[in-house]
Amino acid sequence: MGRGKIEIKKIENKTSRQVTFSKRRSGLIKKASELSVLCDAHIGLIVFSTTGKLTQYCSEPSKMPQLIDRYLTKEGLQLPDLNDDREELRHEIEVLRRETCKLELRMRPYHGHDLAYIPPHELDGLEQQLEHSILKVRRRMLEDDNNNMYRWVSLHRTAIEFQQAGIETKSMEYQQFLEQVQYYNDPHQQQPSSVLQLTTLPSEIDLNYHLQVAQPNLQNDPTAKID
Amino acid sequence: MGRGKIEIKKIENKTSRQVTFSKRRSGLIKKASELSVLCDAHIGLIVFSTTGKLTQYCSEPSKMPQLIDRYLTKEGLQLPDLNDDREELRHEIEVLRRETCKLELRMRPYHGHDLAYIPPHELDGLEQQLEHSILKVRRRMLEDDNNNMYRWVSLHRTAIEFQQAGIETKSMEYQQFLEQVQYYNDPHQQQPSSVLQLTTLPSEIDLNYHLQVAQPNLQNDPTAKID
DNA sequence: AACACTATACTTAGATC
DNA sequence: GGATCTAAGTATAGTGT
Repeated sequence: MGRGKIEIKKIENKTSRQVTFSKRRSGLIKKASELSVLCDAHIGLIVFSTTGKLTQYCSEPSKMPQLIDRYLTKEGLQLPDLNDDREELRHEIEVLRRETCKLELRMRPYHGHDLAYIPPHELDGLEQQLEHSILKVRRRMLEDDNNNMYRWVSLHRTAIEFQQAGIETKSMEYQQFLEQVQYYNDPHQQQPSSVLQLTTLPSEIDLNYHLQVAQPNLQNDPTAKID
Repeated sequence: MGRGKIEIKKIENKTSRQVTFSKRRSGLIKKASELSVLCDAHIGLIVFSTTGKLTQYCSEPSKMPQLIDRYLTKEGLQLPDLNDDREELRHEIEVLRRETCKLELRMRPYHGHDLAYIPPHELDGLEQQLEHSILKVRRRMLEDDNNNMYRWVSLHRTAIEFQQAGIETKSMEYQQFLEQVQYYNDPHQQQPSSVLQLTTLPSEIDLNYHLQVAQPNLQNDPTAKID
């Protein structure tokens, strides 16, 4: 197909190669175009030269992306993955949004909001839940106080022993401690109007109880510091 | 290029077209292949027949996707949009997850969980919050009872008037109503062990109070039905 | 480097199996 | 539908400008 037969292998002469590339490339595009017209085919042709220059042909001008899309879809390499993934992500966002919203709504009764929208038969449960929680909170407060006193006593055991032996001390902390103990033992505080409504207040500091119940807290509670 | 010259336009004869398609398609691929070898070019060829059948050729076998990727990138049509979008979606999910998690954690103290991890100085606030909520719940319960009684009274006003005039009635509902009223007035119930711990219980049904306080509820509360 | 020429190699339309 | 044949038509290697 020319003055002489040529072997099909890379043309080493650079200019010759460039010329052949140019000629055969147009030939190729012409053939592609003829095929698409004669046989009503959809054809896409992408050619990168050695130097990286791009030449493209598409039987339907400027619809190469659509052709590629069709190709990728047919080959199962496609965006359906991407698209599906995005749909899943969107769905997950939808679910999370609803969950967040529901959580916020569920929180409101505990702040005393929206009670009008709670069906009457659920009020009993809510009340009991709140009562249970408040008892737990008070128990925790008691444990905290207990811890604090334990720590104070540990630190000031000597001072207390002096005190028990009739020796006066002026420590401010010790005065505060005495007031605390007094507070817990005050009979007028038995039906408190505000803070501690506990009926099981220890009338004196029981170190055994403390060691069994409150001490483990010291290890677990990250907010508890030993000064 | 054959026994006779042909015009380049769609071949109407179906079999003839199919034959020509097959022949020219292999010719096209051969030419593409020769071009890629002779000139060291990267070539991709996509052919869809009229019937939708796909034939592809790529100078580097089974690297068509990479070639397409290179093409799309060079043309600036590429996926970065898609990828970016997905990253945003993922980020949104991350944020929502954290929010949900935080909400769940904030809910726990109200259920009496995780109290050990609440700093002691926040316990007072939590306790007051819970007390406030419980008071609101109880007020709501009272309003419900009040509503119910009001509705009952409205329905049975005639029966009550008969009753007040000394006329006997056997209505079951009326008996139940009497029991309810008795419950609220029973002095032994002043310090109830379970449900209603209110100190402001009305000793008799006050329709004025009802109309001012509880009645608005009837309009707002979707769960309140007037039979 | 881009075009023109042309001998010759290659492709293929149509026919036949 | 595919394989083979072959005349006719086309593409292009090498050359020249």
